[in-house]
Amino acid sequence: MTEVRTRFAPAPSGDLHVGNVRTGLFSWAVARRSRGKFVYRIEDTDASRATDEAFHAAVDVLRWLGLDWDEGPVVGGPAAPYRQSERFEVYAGVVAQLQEGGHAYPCWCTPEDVQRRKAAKGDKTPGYDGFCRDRAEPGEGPATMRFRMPDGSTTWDDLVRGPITIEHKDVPDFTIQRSNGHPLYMLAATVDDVLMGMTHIVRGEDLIAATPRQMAMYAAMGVPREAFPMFGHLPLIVGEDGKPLSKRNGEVSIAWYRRNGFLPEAMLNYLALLGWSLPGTDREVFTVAEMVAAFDVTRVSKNPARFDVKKLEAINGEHIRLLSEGDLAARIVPVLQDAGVLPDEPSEAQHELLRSAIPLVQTRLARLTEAPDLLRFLFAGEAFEVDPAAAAKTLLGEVLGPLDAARTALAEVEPWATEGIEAALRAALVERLGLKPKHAFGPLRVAVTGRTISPPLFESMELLGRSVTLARLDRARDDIRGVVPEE
RNA sequence: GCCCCCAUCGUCUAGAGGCCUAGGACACCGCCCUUUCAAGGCGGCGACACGGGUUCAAAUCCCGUUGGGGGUACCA
Repeated sequence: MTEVRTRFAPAPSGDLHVGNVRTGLFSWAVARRSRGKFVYRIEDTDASRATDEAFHAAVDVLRWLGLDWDEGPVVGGPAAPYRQSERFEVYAGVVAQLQEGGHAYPCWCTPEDVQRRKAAKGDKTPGYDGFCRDRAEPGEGPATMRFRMPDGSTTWDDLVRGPITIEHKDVPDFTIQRSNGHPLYMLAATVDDVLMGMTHIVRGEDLIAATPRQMAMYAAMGVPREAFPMFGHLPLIVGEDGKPLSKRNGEVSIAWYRRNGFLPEAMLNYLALLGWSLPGTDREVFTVAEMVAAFDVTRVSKNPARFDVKKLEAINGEHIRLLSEGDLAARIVPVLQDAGVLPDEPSEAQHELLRSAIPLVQTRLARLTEAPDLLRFLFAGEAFEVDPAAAAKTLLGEVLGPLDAARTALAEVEPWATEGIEAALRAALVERLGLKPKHAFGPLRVAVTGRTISPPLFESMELLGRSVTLARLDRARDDIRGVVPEE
């Protein structure tokens, strides 16, 4: 049994998007499942679209996700280089061989020439008309190179779709090299898949039509049929409106999800769910290791999958709850720093405080970026401010009494801990003043945390400490007096 | 136009001829828990696109229709 080798070969233009990465994940899982090799290749033959920033951003995103490659940029490998822009001589060599073997021919037609000829004949079919196919005299100027598509048909057993047959009469001769000598996708990808020993090609269904061309090229390059790679064409990912996912109908950039509080394990989990599910169970939340252990590309759904951010958020929340407290704290630190809640170098006390607060927020987060609003009050210190809207709603004259009662009760609590705080406040406000818990604690929550929505009140007070808690109650009282003149 | 692919709740899916009165999850709606918000628990709503076959039996197999999608570049 030969070693399984798969690849991920995106074009480095713009951010890596959801569709790319789902394809990469499935391809990676095929390799990892069978302890094979995963190759990362950069398809940057179109210099006008490839950028260096995009390349580095893609490397960064793949690392964040943990989709590691055995061969490719940065790590190198036996088939290096792995950037197609650095392999142009290789492709040129293959083109020369192809031409020598009669599988490719120079073509001087421009797309406009072809169109004009076809229009003149009333031919509405697309594609090349074969004008230069058997041309004896060379034309003027630089020529492109075209692949001579043989007669017949191509059939393959697609890993996800089963048998597919395409008649070659529907596949016109296609360009493999530009007139400036640069290779085109069809050539570069095919040559590299051969040279890099790919055994399984997992890609989007938009490439189904490319398969007969690539297989014809394999044959022309002398690869025996039994050595052709297996092909698996994944369904597309579509947006809210059922149209192909793009910036218009959803957020497509993986980097965006990273910046907006999504966990890499949740991204991978959700992306896996788009067309695949753990066999033999209803469980939808799983680790990437579990996915790899069970992954079988032939079980992938054939239907296009709609990208649903709501579901992604739900999965993200599940993974946040699965994290250890220490792990969650570590991941929240940079988010709090970005939000200005924590300084660049938090003190030991701040780290300690954050760790203690984790249990209070772990079930309340769907995205890490929700943490700052929930935790700001703990780290605000002198800069603490009450949300004006919350104050206007709850900190009214009628709560002056309860605020004072709470202050008096809290001053006596010993030790300063959740249970004692709760008991004292219930006794003072609910029992003695007859307030409903909701009305008793609402104003305290706003006074102490600054918001109407917060982590549990008594625990929050404990973390804040007695003096800060009392100071905030005093401050709320003063603020109310400021706007409610005394009689 | 031509070629190819696809078709189960609003969405993602389970389903490999009888286990299906079609299961789960997200979303939505109730109720419970409850100091807010979550989390959690319980319940509800909700689908085999349509028409023909094949078979004792079809969501599952075949054909057609309809509806989606993809391809048809000197992009990838």
